[in-house]
Amino acid sequence: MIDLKDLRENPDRYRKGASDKNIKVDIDAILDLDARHRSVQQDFEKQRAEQNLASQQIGRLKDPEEKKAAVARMAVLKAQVKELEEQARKLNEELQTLLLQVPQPPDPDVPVGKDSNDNLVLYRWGEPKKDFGFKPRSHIELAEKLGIVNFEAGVRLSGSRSYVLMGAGSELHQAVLRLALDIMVRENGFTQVTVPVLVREEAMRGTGFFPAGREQAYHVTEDNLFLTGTAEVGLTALHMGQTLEESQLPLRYVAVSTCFRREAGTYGKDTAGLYRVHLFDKVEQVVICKNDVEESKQWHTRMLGFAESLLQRLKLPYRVIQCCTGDIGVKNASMMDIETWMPSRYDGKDESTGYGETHSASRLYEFQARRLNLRYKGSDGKIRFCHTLNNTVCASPRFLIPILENYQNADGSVTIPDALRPYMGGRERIG
RNA sequence: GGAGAGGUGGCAGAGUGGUUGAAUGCGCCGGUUUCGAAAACCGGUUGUGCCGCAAGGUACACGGGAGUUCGAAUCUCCCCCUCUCCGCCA
Repeated sequence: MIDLKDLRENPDRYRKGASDKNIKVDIDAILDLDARHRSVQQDFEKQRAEQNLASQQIGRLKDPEEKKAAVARMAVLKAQVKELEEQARKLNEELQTLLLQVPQPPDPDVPVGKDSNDNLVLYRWGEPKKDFGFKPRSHIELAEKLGIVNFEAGVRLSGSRSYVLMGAGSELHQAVLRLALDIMVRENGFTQVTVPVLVREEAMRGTGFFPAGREQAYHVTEDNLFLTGTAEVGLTALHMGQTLEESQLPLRYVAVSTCFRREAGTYGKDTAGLYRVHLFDKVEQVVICKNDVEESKQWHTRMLGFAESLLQRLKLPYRVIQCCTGDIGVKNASMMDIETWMPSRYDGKDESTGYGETHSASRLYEFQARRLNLRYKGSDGKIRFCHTLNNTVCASPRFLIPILENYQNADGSVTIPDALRPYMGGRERIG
């Protein structure tokens, strides 16, 4: 949700923001609707004030006849008020619906571009492994050979894009999630939270996943609840409707949760393997901080760094991408992705084909907080909306792809990265 | 799943149709007093939208929504939530 007042004062900012994001929104229609709404609202309030005054006077009348007459005189006014109120309500409803669709303008430092092809590589870490000295296998081949993923059983149980992690596969999955959590909690002072993954519509709308992405969520119609595609929902909406104290901020939360995604409209994309699946586990970090652009930017960088530290500890090559305006979605002011080296995706010519997205760091400023009515009382006594940010720490089993593929050996076995061994009983290799 | 009770300001807790956005107490802020503090006393203490340069005005909000009424915290209906008892259950 954007600030209507700001939209009134700087409509061009929102026109440009939407067009840069490649999203169609009729700003003029909103301005027009807003003007009409305010005009009707003023009429309504004037009449209602009159009505309120008259009602009070009636309350003081003692004589029954006088009272009866006064009540009779109210009939016309009452009808007018009702009519105006109804008009105002309708206009406001329309306005809110449109307002919900206005994207947050991208930050000035976000490059303008149409889609992910226009994203900018900011920097890279590690040397992408291209020459293994043998013909490297894909994670699918490795997983099947090692018996650590059973895709067939997954499909039998749950349909397409499903899998079952077996033995060391499941252990590795848990190990990397544990490492990710420990980095956040033990080293970076985040509070570990266990959040609901089944939430009300409010939480989905408040965090900005609805209405635009409604078709991506599983809907439990029996209870009218939704399965979340990320713990971002539970963590960010944790304090919705509340007014926090500035001294409580910044809140730093991390959660591991199962994530549910319908992946509607992706038929044929990444159909094989562990890359795009309906259900996975993810360690997610969320920061709720003061309404301060500079502080938000700092957190954004730091949160990116936390994720990088996991990759570095696992010695996995990656690159950091500044997403362009066309690729950051409705809610973000800025977004940076981390793409990790996945040898099986490399086409042998263009290095960039070998990187697959594993992390996505979002900076939202007030956008979610407005929808969530998430505020704080500043040390100056003023109440403001919080800023929110989030970033992946580790999403698995997608994250098993770079681990399996980068750490594979000629015989099809996989060496377990040092950093994960403590979480796997000291084991050094699979297979 | 069955039966019942209830949701009022930061908290506790009055209020069952008429100047009630809301008594009272606690808390909090400011002041008086004091060498200072405590106590006591006095004053203040919800949010949001709209209009206004401002002072201020106005509307709305007593879980949420709809309704009855000249007028609703108070009456009616729907929804949400909390609690108690019974049943079932990881």
